[in-house]
Amino acid sequence: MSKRQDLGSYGQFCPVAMAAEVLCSRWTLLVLRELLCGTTRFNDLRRGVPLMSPTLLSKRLKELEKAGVIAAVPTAQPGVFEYRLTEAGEDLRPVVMSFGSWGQRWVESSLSLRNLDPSLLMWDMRRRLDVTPLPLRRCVINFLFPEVNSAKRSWWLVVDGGSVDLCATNPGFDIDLFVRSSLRSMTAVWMGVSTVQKEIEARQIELIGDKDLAHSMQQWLGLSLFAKEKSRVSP
Amino acid sequence: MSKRQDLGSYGQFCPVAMAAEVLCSRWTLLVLRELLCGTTRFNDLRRGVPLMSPTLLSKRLKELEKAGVIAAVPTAQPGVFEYRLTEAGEDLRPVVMSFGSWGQRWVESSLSLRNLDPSLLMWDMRRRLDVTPLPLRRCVINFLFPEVNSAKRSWWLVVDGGSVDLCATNPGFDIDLFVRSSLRSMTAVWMGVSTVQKEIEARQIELIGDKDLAHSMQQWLGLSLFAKEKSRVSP
DNA sequence: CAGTATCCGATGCGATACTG
DNA sequence: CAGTATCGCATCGGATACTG
Repeated sequence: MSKRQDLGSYGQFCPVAMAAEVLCSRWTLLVLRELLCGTTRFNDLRRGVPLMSPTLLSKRLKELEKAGVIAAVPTAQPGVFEYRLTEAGEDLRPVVMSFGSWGQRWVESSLSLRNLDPSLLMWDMRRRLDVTPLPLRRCVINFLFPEVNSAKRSWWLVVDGGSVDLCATNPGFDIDLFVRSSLRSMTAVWMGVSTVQKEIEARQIELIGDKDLAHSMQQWLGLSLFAKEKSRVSP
Repeated sequence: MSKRQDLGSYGQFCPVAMAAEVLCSRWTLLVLRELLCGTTRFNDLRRGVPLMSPTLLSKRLKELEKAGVIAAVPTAQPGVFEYRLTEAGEDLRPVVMSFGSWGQRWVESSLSLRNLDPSLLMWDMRRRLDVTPLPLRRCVINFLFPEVNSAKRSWWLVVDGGSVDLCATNPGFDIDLFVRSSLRSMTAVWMGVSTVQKEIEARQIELIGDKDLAHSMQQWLGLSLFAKEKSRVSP
């Protein structure tokens, strides 16, 4: 009805309805999650929502811009933008967090763990990795998921001077720590439904290399934002 | 992919994604808003989402049941149910509240006020009316929206012994207070973006009848759950 | 009243290819 | 790399009618 993306198809003045018009379309909340994590570039956003088509992402970004949630700021290259949250967008953090907290509390982890994806996991881990327990020198950690097909089987996290890089091809540095794990176990640890220790004991994770790095893994592995939220699903 | 309503179409283990699968379909959040306000019966739910088809409401209720958010408990009449939130459903309150709070803060009220609906407004007012400032005897308040077509122009709130009834046809009681208002002004007051006093001064609301009732209107009118949230939209 | 069945149309969205 | 253009299906959801 209204010009701005039909901000009235529910026909209700209730602010819940108005917010739902903006936020409750497919993929939108996940794009916002990525933006709230600090991602600003189109193809970086895509890494966070790999199953979303670029066409649809482009469309959603325009919608969010129209809704006043993000601003597309031009870069040096013409036609290329950085997508930044406006104040209204930044204020969506509690909304997205409430979704995640609820999901962590009430969706069975066995269901979540059906959606394994090494790229997503590594991309998340890169973002949340905590460098404080790590030595100041460059550290290279290699993750190997034996059951995954070759292209996504092996990953390298290169931590250097506080910055973290993720590589899907061998960067050639010496490896400080080898992590060999089932994808499911590593994801479970990341989500906070298991721990490094437990998975090592269950022989699902194997660490080879620097002892200190190995012992502090539960620390430097930052874990998901929602890892501390306890499941409330009755078993 | 999974049997339970394809709880994996985003292909992500992230709890935000899992929650979005359950919650981010059309009308779902508004149905939940109604349930959280205490509504349990099919046709009462419909009053809260009048533009939603009964077929779709039925479908959504089944989905929510499958997701473990509500339970359909049989009533005395066979085939008739009460829809009650489970613990997981009750725990969605912060999610819905965060939507409403954000909407109230960031959606221009001029946009919300394009979606005027006297039935929705009165249905909401009935629910939130605060009986404590009212006398113990029966009180009948008549609302008149002159510009609205006849069927939805006149409404009666009958407050008696702590219970509030809403009638769209004259119940026949003596009227204690007549409220004559533009629908827009009454809605604006309800939403907290104006006040009874202001609208009276602007000659948009006119009160005739019991002086005490008239003076305490801003009190007994409960206002929307989000009325206290201040708009942050730059003017 | 409390829903269900059926139909059908719009459009949301996915797939693919293409451009600067 | 950073998106846009086009196509076409599938499904979502709206309208209407119907049942116990």
